Amino acid sequence: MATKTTSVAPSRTGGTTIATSVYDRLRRDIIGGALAPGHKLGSNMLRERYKVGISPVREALNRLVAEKLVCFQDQKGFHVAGIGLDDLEDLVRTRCWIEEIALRQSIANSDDKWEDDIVVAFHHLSREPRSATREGYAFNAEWEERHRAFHMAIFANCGSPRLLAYCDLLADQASRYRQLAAAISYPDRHESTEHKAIMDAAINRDADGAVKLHLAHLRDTIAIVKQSGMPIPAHQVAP
Amino acid sequence: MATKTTSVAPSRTGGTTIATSVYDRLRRDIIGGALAPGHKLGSNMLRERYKVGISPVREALNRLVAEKLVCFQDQKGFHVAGIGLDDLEDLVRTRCWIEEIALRQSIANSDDKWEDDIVVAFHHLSREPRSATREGYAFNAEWEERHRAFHMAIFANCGSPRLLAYCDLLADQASRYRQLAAAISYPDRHESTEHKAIMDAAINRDADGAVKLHLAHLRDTIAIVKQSGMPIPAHQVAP
DNA sequence: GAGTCAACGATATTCCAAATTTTTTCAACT
DNA sequence: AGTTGAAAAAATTTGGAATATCGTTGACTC
Repeated sequence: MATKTTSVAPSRTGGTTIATSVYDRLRRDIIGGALAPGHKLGSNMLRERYKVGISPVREALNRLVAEKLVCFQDQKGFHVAGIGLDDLEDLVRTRCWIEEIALRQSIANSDDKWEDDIVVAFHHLSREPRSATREGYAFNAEWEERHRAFHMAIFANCGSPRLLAYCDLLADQASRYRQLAAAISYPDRHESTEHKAIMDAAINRDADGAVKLHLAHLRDTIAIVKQSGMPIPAHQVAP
Repeated sequence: MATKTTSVAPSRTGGTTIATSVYDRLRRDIIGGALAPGHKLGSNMLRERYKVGISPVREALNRLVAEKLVCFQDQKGFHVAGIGLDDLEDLVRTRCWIEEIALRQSIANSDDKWEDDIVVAFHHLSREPRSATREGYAFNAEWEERHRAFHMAIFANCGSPRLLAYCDLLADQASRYRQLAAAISYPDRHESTEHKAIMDAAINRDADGAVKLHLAHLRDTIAIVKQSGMPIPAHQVAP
């Protein structure tokens, strides 16, 4: 089982707790879309759904609040974080700012190991199908993981643990929107081509070129969602 | 009572829960230094300290993990996040990157209300003493709050809720180090002069000047700590 | 004497039920 | 008909007891 082992998720050094298990499942259900944006996350409902007590459920929910996948209000409980066009725009805008820095720093600090890691990550990604099913698009957790790993490999040499962790956090938030975009554009968008171009530019130490390609890559998601007739509301936070 | 009402802290629309109250007190104790970096945060110890049950304590701890003020490991429990020179350097470096963007964007979007808010925030800050006591330096929570509010007022017009929230988060993390620096440099450092210069540059739409002054302001903390003979370890994460 | 393993103590985790708060229902009233 | 208010219902929050896990100590074996 390929558990998440990035800086954002808690480390799994030793034994697994129920809270961590619930956290993983809940996280996948939210990102995969099984639990819709804005959906109420009542204690009893989750206790029933995952067959556990209230304590680990709250524990998991609190961790997800940190990742902005769940929102919380005192005495009102938890909801799946809403999505909205304005939020997507803010997310992409922020990613453009942050990831340009990470990318330029990483290229500036480039070395052989970094280069090798990128190539390996790209290879891993290219071996995994975009969709979990043959026909139409279906969420593929493994592809998502490898996709994130690929982009993170490029940023890995930026030299700042904090900046890297923030890139990771933003990528997590983006994954829900990427779901929507994938469902719309599948199988017309050839992401592998885009990834290869970004990789090549980075490896050639062409910072300006890599940044240009990467930002275009980020902005594509928003363009796809916008052109598709907008299946998401303009604004939604707490229903 | 001046509770925190920024985007990072949970909103207090209605009633206050014990968990929120513990969160506030624990937070203050960590930032103020009453609970030292690396200190173990055992359930029983906290239950006794704040005279509450285990549930709200865990709730509060989980929220603080999100702010990186507390660290957690499965089956190992919670600790106050460690501090270290390398972490401080990463923090300042990241703040320089992020806050330069926020500052430039905010100036680019400047309007009259923004300008007014900055002037008011500066005035509020200048009316609060740096130290809680007459003699020597002592943590003054109210000054910390107004100081943060002042800098945030400058960033407020950056147009990105996410970027703003991240600035806030980084400022929180920095407050512990600022404690150390203040204890060392008090009363020789005249922060009010630095703040006024930043404010004036921002209000005059002098982006380059404001950035230069602001980054110098950020880097001063690290310089003070470094020159002082380093009362903090080079590296510390999980004791 | 060094290493292994079992029992023990301490701590973290989990469940559950009581207490508190919010939301809903519904009837009386303007 | 719409509004107000109280009572009922549902949900969240909390405390404490039960359970599981980790680290340590000390005896035992090689």
